[in-house]
Amino acid sequence: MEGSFLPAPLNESNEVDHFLVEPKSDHELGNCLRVQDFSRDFGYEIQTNGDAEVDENSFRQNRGLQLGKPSSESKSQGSSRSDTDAFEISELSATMVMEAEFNNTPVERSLTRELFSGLRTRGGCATPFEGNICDTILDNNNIHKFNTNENYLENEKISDENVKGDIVASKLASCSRERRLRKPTRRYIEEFADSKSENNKGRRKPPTKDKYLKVTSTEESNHIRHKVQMLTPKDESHCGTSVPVQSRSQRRHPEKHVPVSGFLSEDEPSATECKNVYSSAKICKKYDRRKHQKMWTLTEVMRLVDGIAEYGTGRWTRIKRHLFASSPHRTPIDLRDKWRNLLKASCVNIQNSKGTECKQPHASRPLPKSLLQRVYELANIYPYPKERSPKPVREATPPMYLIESNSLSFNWGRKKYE
DNA sequence: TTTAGGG
DNA sequence: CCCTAAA
Repeated sequence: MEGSFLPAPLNESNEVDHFLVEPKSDHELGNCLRVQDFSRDFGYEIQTNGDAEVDENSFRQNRGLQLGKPSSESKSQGSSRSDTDAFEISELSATMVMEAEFNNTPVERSLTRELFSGLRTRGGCATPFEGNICDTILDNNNIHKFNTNENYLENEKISDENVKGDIVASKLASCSRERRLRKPTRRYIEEFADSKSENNKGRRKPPTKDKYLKVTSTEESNHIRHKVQMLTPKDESHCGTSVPVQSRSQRRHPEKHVPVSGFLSEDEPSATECKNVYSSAKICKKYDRRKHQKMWTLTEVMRLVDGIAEYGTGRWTRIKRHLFASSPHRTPIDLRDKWRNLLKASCVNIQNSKGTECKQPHASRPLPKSLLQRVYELANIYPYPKERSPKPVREATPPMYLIESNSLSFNWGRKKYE
């Protein structure tokens, strides 16, 4: 049988042929051949060793003796099988059997070569497309022919013309329309979804929540805002295939790297740095802000406080436009959240300064007292949540550092924060 | 579209 | 930082 092989037209054919001619190791056999695939689905009897992998010697014998000669006896001797198992055959074993079958005649050999070259040109060895092709070929009115009886050879010759056309045509055309017999792998699903979402990205309206990360440049009061567009789980859910959307609980708690000490030393990332970060973030579409959280620098906090002092609370977009135009990673919601945290921190400090022991809740990131004082004053001026009372009521007694630091005047100079 | 509020 | 409802 080995003598009937035609020399491979291409060097790369050896990759496939070596499986067919000389199995080199048990490992390869174990990877590409399962006994069940053979004996169940094609009626070939292949002896097995204990762990149900193909014994090499017996495989050689059986291949020489019995391949291409399916018999009902051997089938009956085979292990118990169910018909549904026929669709779980692995790609390589399927193609291997097919090549063994089709190598009976020169026409079939060339046909098989063609089929294999077609498969190879699709790239990777184990892509789902190959699986579809093999399944399709086997699933069409061809599979019965491998599986039956003495009429095998006659049927083979009779239907040879049709089969030849069917295989060549169906191997390329029908992989998309045939019913999917094997459950696609998770990775395939994700990659497919990614590519598809990439195709749809230009057509779909980006979600509003990430608009400040979009990379389009819009002019606005002489500022250029750099935005990065990201895909969201919502986007992926529209992709047609059943893409497993990462649940919120999974995204909820990414491992965040807690800074060891204080605010970041470098206050503002340069504009180019931001651009690089977020253009790369655009490239990798699953950019998760939670995994790349940006610590608030002291200057950012000061700027936020300045903005609130100027525009008041609840004008987050305005503050963002005017004071955070150069930091695209801060959305108005971020500003608001930060302000909420600042309020909390100032309240905590107030409570602590009332008590005997003044222990810093966030010792790693101590806020300057002057800053907390300003937050406190702003909280009184612009109570949050909104409801801007015309006359701020001061119900809480100011903490000690507020009392001794006298002036509640509004001319907070930046030098106060040093 | 922006903000508030809760998680 | 995210999500959602409401303005």
